[in-house]
Amino acid sequence: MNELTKFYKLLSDETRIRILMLLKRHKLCVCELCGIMEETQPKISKHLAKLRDLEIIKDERQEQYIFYSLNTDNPLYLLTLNIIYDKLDQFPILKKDFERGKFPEKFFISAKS
Amino acid sequence: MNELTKFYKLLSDETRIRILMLLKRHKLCVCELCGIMEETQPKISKHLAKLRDLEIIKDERQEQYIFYSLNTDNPLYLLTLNIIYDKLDQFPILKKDFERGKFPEKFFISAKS
DNA sequence: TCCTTATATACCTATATGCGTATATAAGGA
DNA sequence: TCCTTATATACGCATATAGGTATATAAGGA
Repeated sequence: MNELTKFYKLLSDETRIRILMLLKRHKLCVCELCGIMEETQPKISKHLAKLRDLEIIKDERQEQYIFYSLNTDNPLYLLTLNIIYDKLDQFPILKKDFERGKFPEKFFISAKS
Repeated sequence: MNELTKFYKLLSDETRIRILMLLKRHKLCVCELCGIMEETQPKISKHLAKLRDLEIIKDERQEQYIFYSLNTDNPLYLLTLNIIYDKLDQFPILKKDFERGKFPEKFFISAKS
């Protein structure tokens, strides 16, 4: 399977779309994503790994936290994500994600301690 | 699953990409596609069904033949297929498909009888 | 009507994929 | 060093998916 079909395969899952759309607005760490999306940590981690492996996103460790952001090096990926962003009405749950993601630091665990 | 993720799911298979790219150039019937692609009839039929069900392609019966063509009503589908068309180097097998598809009627069974 | 041809689809199998539970790994701090 | 925390990953399971063989269905013709 080549890169393009792999890319579309990754886009065929709603959870990953949600992740990508949230990362399009903010760089976020795993715990923030889990909090915003109300999903389990292993689930989010596994999806992030797939996205990172194809270099759609990139990671950056800061202490014990790993922040993820969109990789802006691939024009095709960016274009396609923009296309999806224009079709957000197809993902009602993303409305809630964005609301909860307005202040992502609320879900930043260390911020609570 | 919504339409967009369904669409990407369909694009994550090489056989279906090949079909779509061939249909981008010519309206073709099943036997022509099978001949051009050197694939089995049930395989091609099943892929065509999936594409038709999501209205990415449309069918048109002419006697005992069913011709398939791209559905041009959805701008997003068209745009995406154009994007793929610009990345054909990722699908070496398509080079052969296009060669064999230059004269699709060669694989039109009735033309041989 | 029956036979032939084009195509769709049923049925089955092997493989892929999403997700949960549990645990391993990496980093920080006492 | 040991404990805690953040995150990755192993393992297992249920479901989805691609593709092959066989057959059903639709259309044409004698």
